[in-house]
Amino acid sequence: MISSLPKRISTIAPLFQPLHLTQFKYLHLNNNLLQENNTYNNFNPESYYTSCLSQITHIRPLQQLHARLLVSGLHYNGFIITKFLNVSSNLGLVRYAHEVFDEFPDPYVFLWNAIIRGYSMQNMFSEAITMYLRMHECGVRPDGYTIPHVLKACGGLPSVRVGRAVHGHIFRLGFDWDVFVQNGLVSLYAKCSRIDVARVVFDRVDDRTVVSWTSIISGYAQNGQPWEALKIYREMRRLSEELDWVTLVSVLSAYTDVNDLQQGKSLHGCIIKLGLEFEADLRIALTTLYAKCGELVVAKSLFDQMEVPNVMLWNAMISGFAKNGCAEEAIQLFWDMLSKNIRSDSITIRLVILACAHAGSLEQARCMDEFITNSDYKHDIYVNTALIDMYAKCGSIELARRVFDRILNKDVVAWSAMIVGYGLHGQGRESIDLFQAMIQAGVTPNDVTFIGILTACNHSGLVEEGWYFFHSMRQYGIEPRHQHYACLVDLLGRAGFLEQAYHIIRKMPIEPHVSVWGALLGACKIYRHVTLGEYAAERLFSLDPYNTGHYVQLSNLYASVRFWSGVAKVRVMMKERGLSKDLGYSLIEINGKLEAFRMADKSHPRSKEIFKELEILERRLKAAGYIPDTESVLHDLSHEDKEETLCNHSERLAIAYGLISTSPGTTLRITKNLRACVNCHSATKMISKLVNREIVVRDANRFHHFKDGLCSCGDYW
DNA sequence: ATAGGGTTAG
Repeated sequence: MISSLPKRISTIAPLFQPLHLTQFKYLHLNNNLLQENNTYNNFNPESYYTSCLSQITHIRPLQQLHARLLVSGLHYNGFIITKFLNVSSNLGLVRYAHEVFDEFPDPYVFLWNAIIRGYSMQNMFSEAITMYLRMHECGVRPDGYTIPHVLKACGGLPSVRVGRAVHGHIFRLGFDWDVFVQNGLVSLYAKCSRIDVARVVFDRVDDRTVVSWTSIISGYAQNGQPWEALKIYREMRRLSEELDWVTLVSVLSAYTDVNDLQQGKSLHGCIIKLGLEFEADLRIALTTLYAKCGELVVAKSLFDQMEVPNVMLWNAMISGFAKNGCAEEAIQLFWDMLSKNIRSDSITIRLVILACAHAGSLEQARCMDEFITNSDYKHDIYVNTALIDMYAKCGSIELARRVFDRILNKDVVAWSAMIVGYGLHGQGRESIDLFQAMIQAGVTPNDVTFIGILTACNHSGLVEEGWYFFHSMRQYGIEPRHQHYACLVDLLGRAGFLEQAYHIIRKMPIEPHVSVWGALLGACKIYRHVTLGEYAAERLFSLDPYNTGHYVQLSNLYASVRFWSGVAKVRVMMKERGLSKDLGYSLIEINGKLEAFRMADKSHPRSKEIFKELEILERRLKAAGYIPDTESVLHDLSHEDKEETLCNHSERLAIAYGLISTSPGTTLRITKNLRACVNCHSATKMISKLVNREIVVRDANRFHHFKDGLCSCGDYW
């Protein structure tokens, strides 16, 4: 019917602009729609137009129909216009809907509901609230249908304030018994991080529906309490409550958060049995679960089975690759997306930047930066902040700074990213200066800023400064968390104040976590403090029994005081628990390509040349007076396996390869999966001077810039 | 005669 309209109507209607009454005459003179309508017997315009409207999927027919309403005078028909507003909002044309709404004289509650719903659905929350307030001003009383939309809009606002006010209206209007309103309140408080209040509301709901249950489950899942979410889910099952696929999405997300692949898999089975496996959103949740738990092959097969392109699914897959050591795959997936013309969003972009940060290739990082500079995300603060982190992690603090400087309205996250970046590169002073500049700029630091500044002090050995910053946290209303304590313990411990560090741990108002004891153990290793180290290790083994790193640290501590039976004891413990130490490797980027080396690796096509270069280096090092510390290293499990010589650690192979494949003076950029070993560190310092090269090494923890025989870490890492 | 609530990627 719509398509049989005379062409000229559609040429009158400008795209995205509603027709106005001023155009009415012109339309009237130029069409014969009324005649067309009159051919129906007992023509009922309301059912006719609602039926037309429900079939509309594009703006053009919507405008045509609008024109017909204007000509026929039906734009004063509240019933039809309500339907019209709903359909245009569903198509994302809520501004158009608003203009049509404004043309309607004295709108009554149905029309108000439609426009508020439109804004709320399109996530235009403040507009929705504005309309709600205007509705009050116009003296129109909201009904039970108004409130849920308003509550949804309140949940999207940064503060719970408006939501509370609406909660007040609810009582006054007497809608507090309405289960739709109650459900809306549960998700409102959950979204505003007031899960405790959400729970109180939920507990008072008499006739809970599946939506009530889903709201509270997802509320706990969103508020970092997946265990509680799962507890309620079990309760729901116990009561044989009905559940649907939306509930399962939240439950899967809770399993993902607690890394429970077992339960997740079993739920996957249920989903198949229920015939819900083709539900797109469930597929996204399942892909996320498998990807997060490292089952990338399963995740990829779920991903591949979906034919309809879906940004969220792509993001879930890219995220899975990026965070599970498959950065290259993540980046590749993004290029696939571009070549297939699949719409990406700012989350995709941020994930790909994250992947670049993990990959560590400066060339790739530059490429991504260029892509963004030529895209709509050029001024996106989140994207630019991710770029700062990326450049810092890819070894170029200068390029990170350049991105930082081009951000106009820097928020606390952008400042923090740069502060963390300086810390990563051991530039503690720059980090502190930037922190002060941030305060000057009137930006309030948050807990992450302090982690950054404390890490920076740590990496630069700025004990007093770190101590000062730690104690200034409360001044900004920030309660120190585990990581802050871990930084402080690390800071004191590395500087040799072991007893003080231990004292801090004992006085902590929160239960010390793995990171805190880990910091203490690390310090004990440096200062060969066996008893305290053993104590810290004990705590660590009970808190985190399958982390290889702790065993290695303890073994190193024993080795450093030549307590060989202790070393053997740790080895037995590891064997009993089925643990083996991580193999070391180094990556070097040559001509934009990353190449990997393992210890004593002879698999490289240019292996012969590499080992020849290594020999030359070794001779030059000896001539320059370099004496490796053999004994401790031979038993040092944290680094790479012992060999008869020390010069074939993966890091050295990478350096040798770098030297023979780049022109003199080129900076070498190396990424290691473990921390720098003492011997390689001092050797690399000398090499940088001997061959007159800058060598940038990213270890598991931080960056080392070797230049002229010195390292930016000041031998403090 | 019209219409309402919950979810996933970060």
